[in-house]
Amino acid sequence: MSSFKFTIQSKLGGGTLARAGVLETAHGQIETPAFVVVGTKGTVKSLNPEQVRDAGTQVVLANTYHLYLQPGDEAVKKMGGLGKMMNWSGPTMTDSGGFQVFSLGAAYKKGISKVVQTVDPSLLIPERFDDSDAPRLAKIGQDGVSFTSHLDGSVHYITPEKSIQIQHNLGADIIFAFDECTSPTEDLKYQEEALERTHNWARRSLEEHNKLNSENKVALFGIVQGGREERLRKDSAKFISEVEVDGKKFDGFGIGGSFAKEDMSTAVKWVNSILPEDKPRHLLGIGEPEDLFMGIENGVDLFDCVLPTRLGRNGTIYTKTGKIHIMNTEFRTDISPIENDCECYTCKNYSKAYLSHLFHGKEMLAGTLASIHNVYFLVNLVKQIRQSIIDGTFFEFKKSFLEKYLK
RNA sequence: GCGCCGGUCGGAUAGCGGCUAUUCCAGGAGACUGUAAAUCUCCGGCCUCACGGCAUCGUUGGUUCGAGUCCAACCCGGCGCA
Repeated sequence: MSSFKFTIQSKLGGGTLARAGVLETAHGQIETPAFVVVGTKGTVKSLNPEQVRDAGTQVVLANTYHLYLQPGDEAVKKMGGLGKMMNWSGPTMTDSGGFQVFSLGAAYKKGISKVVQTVDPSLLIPERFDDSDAPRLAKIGQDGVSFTSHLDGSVHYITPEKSIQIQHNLGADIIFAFDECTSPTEDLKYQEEALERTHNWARRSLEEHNKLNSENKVALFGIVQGGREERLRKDSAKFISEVEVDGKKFDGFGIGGSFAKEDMSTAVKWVNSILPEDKPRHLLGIGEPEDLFMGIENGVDLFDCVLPTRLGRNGTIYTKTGKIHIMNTEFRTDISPIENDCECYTCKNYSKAYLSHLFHGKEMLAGTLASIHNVYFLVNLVKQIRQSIIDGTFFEFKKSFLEKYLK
């Protein structure tokens, strides 16, 4: 019997796709919608597991590519698997390495990221032309992707089968199919080719997963791609929903891709109106508070994002009235906490002036305290949104929050 | 008092007589969305600082087409000798 189960508790209705539910895994429940905290290399940067848990985190996502390179998936397995290794007793997920196809490939050293401001037409064509001399650490082949390790220059060929094998060794509760996250600067023809590849890889991922999942403890999510094109997104949602190997389908879904900000909500809407309602949907790599409201309203159950920890380490801190740069002059003498009514460890114990001092002094604790607050802020925001779905107050909450936050 | 060495941005530095005086740190601002990120980018003399223009290398002179760079005197600092 599978240890994975998704139950919808409450739907918002009113023309939205929003719902609140519970996801059961071998390592405990996740109340959804939920914000998944990213711990790429088997650690949430600058935080220990107690700090991660105390910030309200329910589930941690690590990365297949990084752990495969170092310390190696066999080593992780020997240490008892991802959760045991990092002393995190709750649910875990691993990303397939598909994002690194993008971040170390088409996006490498090009200033293109997960969410881009707009799709600049001048960027659209040349990208595919200078393929030969464009530096990239990931190159897409017929069967999979060859990666040049940023650590030692060694070359590794990752296929869908390999990604799934690695992920089974890592031992997370929820794993993802190997996909190609495309750049929004690619043209339609390329998006079509890439999507065909992603679908092919999805089927192979599912097939390999079935072989390795005899105990039925691990859930596999398929990933929908398709760029900004409605037809491709819908085709992808349909394919990933229906693809079946040996009578088995995906347990849930990821929605992937690098987005122009304005394209994100349409893509999510197209996809989630097609994906089966009774399985969880994960919007990969998102996001900012306004994106969380958007996603949840459009039927997303899970989000993961590096922002709370990356911004925290870099001195940017979330507040209900927008983000602040804690190193700015004005905070050097501000002895109030980041937020007076925040229940996080950082706000209950420290002032902005102290945080500012820690950052200026390059003290390690700076990134830790800022990350604690940022993680708490986003995890707690999603919890509040979840409650507002149950209470039927989603729109009031969204309006009051975003009015202050976006100013 | 004599001799030697040295004075370049807030600090530390680079700078064959020739182009926009270098780099690091500090300071200021910004960026970051399935993490090659405790990282990266930009700004830091003046003039309506965008364009363009004018300054500036302890001070004052000098040599030179041209001086941060060479010369002299002076001022300051360090070391040595009295």
